[in-house]
Amino acid sequence: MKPIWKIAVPAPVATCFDYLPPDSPIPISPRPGCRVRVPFGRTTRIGILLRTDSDSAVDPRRLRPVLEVLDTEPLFGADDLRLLEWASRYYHHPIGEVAAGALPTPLRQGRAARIKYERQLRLTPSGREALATLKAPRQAALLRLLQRQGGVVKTDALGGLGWNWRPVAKALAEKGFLRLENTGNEPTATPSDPPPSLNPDQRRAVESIAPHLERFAAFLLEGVTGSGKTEVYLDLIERILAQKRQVLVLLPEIALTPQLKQRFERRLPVPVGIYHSGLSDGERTQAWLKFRRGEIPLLLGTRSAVFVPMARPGLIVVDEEHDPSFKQQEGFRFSARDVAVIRARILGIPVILGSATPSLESLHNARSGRYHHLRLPRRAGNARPPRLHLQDIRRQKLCAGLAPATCKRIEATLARGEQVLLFLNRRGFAPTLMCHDCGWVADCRRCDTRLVVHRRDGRLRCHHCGHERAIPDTCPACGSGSLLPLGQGTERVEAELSERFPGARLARIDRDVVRRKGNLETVVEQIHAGEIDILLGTQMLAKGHHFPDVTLVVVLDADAGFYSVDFRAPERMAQLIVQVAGRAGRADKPGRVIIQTRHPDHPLLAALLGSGYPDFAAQALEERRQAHLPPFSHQALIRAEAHRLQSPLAFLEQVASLAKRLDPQLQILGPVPAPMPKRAGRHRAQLLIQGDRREPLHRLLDRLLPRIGELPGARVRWSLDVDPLDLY
DNA sequence: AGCACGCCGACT
DNA sequence: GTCGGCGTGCTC
Repeated sequence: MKPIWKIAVPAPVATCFDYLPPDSPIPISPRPGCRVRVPFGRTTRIGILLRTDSDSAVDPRRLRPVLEVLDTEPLFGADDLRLLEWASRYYHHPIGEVAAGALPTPLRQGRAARIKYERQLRLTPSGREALATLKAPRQAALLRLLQRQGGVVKTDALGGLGWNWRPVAKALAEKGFLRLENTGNEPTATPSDPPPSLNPDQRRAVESIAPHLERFAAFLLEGVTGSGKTEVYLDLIERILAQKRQVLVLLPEIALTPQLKQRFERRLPVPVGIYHSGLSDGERTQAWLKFRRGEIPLLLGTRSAVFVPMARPGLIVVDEEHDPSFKQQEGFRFSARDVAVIRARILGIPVILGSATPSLESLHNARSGRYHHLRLPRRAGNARPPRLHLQDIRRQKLCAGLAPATCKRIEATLARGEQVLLFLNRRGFAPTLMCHDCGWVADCRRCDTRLVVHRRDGRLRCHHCGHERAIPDTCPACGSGSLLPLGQGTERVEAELSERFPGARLARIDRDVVRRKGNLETVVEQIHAGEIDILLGTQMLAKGHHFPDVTLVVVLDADAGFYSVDFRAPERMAQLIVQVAGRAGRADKPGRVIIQTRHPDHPLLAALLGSGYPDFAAQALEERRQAHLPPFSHQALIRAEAHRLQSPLAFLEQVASLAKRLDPQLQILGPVPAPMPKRAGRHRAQLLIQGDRREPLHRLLDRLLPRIGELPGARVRWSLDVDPLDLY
């Protein structure tokens, strides 16, 4: 009886596929984790061999043989395969697509998994001595070139010699005058920056983690802005590297990688690898293969890096763990932060989650004892934190979104020659367009959202699905010419600010401006050069750059965050306020932060002003406890797509009542219409289910999803946004 | 998903 | 007749 090969084939089908071994005169011993080429329908695809089995649930006559085994060495080890299978189950996403998503494109397409080494010639001490006496002209020339270049030359650079250097180098190598070697393996220069001595908080954090380096443990490192989290990482990374083990560091954004890479390279005795979607296919593949083989000791990457195999796993660090970018928002919807924790557990290594403003779910996990909670409550040096103030804007006449008292503060700040930063997390001109005569509102046809007015472009845009159209001259419902843009976006505030502060030099930073001008850096340079007085922008201001001459920060509309239907909005707003505040001012001159609100008594705002984010988070968790809500929400997003037989909304009503019967405690939001798609006549709707801890939501989903298929009516395709579940 | 099949109404 | 839009089923 032939064994059955269980193969993860990229297809939107939940399970793996069964195949017969390849037709081959010599039996091929199957190694799980290798890529295979298989026939699939009328084409062929690249899959990953998961395991072999003695039988198959599929009719044996339908089984087809594997065409080819592409790898001699598996690309994924047993632990990697366990992680992929866990992620597939947990996020309810097809294993074949999960596995394919863990590979860089060329490997996914079946290209050879070969490391390309850059080679170089290195002059040896005896070669240096031989320089004076060597007769052979070309050999002497090559040695002189090496000496001129400081003893090392990359072989790529030798093409310009005009003669074939290879036999010459070979002859010299045989005499021991030079070495031909791979780059990257040369002894690295000693790090240029000496490690600073750690302050007591940092030392305490390091000493709490250091005894746990040999096995799984999760640490939440909560360090206020400027408290020196990176030094804690560096100290621990050095210890792991000294044991010849590898470290994976995850960051939320590509833009943050260059500066951290530099900082690591100045401090650590090893080269630092990079893995993110901004690299070319070739660079990505080489980084993937070298980390997998253990040739790169430290890999810095964005969320896709969480699946890169490691040869000698030592430590995983997730920096800015609260950042929503760790969550992939389309296709395979995984959270790299959560996958990192599970991966660390599978590998038996520690994982550190670091943030100045941790997510509520991580804080909850810390409180319940799943994570060790470490705090860096003080800024390094004598730096003082920014001071937060509330500005009640009830019954105030606003100008450019600002209360009169706020305007006075701005004028005083400008008069001192200092800079002002205005934070409004809403781009466009106005979030709503309404008819003054009949109340018609410009809605997105595909989503359950308002279209945003972009006046400069004369367009209405949906910020959810990207749908756009021209701003109408007259009301489509009643023909009236009185269409009013309601509310304020950055585009409108910018225009009003230039009237209110005619002498001030104004800059706006949001996705619309940055896309058009193409360059955020130009504006940032202008700010640093003191060429800007008022900086207005969205959350783009919250990351990366520091503005030392900004002494006043204004949050125009905190209520948008604290009174949103999105249960995560207050947390997100609090994080952004803290981040933006942290971008302003200097150690000796901290920024002043004015938060405009119509609800100055809001307990969450009061907590944030009290002693900052930790109080806010404690209050938010307490509120959820009192409201008998789960400490953090478990969400499943089910999308149905249906044709004419039945509307997707009606279908999801049935799914909702089915779910409700399976667990009466569930909160079910929706169904609501959702964005959709290429083919006309199709519609989509989505259903949001919030579970609670008594039954982890994914276990409910395991029972619910098969039953969706039994419901009468339209065909349904569902996808899930599982967010974030009970981890272990 | 992406593709082929097959059903039906609308045309040269 | 047959073209093509769209519902449906299948991929080991």
